[in-house]
Amino acid sequence: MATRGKQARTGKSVDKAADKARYHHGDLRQALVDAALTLISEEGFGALTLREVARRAGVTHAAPYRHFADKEALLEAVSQQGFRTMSREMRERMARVSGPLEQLSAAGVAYVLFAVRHPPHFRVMFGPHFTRPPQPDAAEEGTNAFQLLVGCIEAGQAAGLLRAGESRRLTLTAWSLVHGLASLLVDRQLDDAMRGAEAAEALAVVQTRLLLEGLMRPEAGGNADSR
Amino acid sequence: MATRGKQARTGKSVDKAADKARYHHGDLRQALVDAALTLISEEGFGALTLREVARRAGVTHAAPYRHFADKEALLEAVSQQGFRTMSREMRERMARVSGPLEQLSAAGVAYVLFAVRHPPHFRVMFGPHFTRPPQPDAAEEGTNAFQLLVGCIEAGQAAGLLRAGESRRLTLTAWSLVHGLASLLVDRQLDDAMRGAEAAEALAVVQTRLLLEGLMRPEAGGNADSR
DNA sequence: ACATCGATGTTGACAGCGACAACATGCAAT
DNA sequence: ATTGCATGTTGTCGCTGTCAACATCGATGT
Repeated sequence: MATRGKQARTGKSVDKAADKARYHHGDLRQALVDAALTLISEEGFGALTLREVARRAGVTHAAPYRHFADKEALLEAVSQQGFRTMSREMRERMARVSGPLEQLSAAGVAYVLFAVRHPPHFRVMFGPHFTRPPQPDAAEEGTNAFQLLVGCIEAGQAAGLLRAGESRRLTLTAWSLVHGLASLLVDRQLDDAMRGAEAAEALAVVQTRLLLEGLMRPEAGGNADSR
Repeated sequence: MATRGKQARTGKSVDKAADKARYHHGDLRQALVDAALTLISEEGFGALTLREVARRAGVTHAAPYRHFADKEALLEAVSQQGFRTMSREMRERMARVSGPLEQLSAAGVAYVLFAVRHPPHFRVMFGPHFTRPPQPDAAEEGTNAFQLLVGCIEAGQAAGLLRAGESRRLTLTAWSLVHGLASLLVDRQLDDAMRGAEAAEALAVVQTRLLLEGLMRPEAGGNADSR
């Protein structure tokens, strides 16, 4: 674990997010986030208890309140970290291809793969766990992945490869498809019923390809992927 | 089926769900389901408490245990009722049009509208609230709505109006789109960011139309809806 | 070097919850 | 009328979320 102490200097009120914690525990705030995620994946949402999270982090039951106002605040941190990870993985996968259509496909596949590979994160991010409205910075993280899709769509339209029209609607179509596929996979809604033994990645690729074929201009050629 | 197996009623007894209860309360089982739904919609999921549900139904805190084994069993009943309502609304809307494509569009719109009009139901049905595997009868209810989509797709393919190909994949595409759109709407993920003040029904119509245009055979003509 | 101060962690407490057991009530079949 | 059993109640237990009071430790200024 990250029981490391170094870091001599602190700007008075500059960046407090980085040096958030290294007093007694080391980095309890991140340890609590990690413990919450493993607890969810191991025991399910019903077992997500602030006291059990504290237990797994090796502190007493009230220590989390020095870092999070309440249980919901911990979940907000989990969600925010999830959005950051998701948009990072999307950018990484998009960077490996070129061309608007290939990047759109890569973004969608990465979206689905994130959900399949990090189900607890995905469920916290989009689940019914929050009663407070999202903080402005958290909302910015949330719209980040969405903006990636918008950019791809608009680039595809500008290049004449995608149908013209209000890019917002096309983006919503693409977002709905990948989000729905991800949700259905995560919620075990189509475990063995369909998905004829196809791996999640193969499903994501096939579905985004079907989507792109539908979104493309008919005269733009029939191959959305360069393989 | 309500009370935990005390006496095994052998054989496939005819459905007695109608005369479930009229002893002291009248129909406490259904009253508890209704109270749970209004409680979720008024106070959110965090306020869903078996004791508060009992309070709102006018009984004491242990009375629900005569009808549900535990809190999760109550949610299972809510989910099952939701699946029944959803497939009924889908069938009703499908019955008002004719032709495979029109019916597919109607089914998709009804799917989204159900989610928008009954958010608590939708969240219970697809949320991360269940730790036990679904009962076989509940699973049948769940696949009901899915089967409606499959039927539409296959009919459209048979009529030569939809692309040929594995109907399972096309169905998954359609299901993912409507499920994703419904989830995003319910989870307030695109409240004002996009959906340029479009009502949910208009969004559902536009999106299913875009989907159908993509799924149709190019030579099958460009109008998915007869209006 | 050292006293101080504030951030971090602990202890203890309280109300509310899920779940169970024992008890009470009243419809219905006998 | 008697009795059985489904239904509802009371009481209890351990656990949880949250707060207040207390303890500890490192950074900071002199």
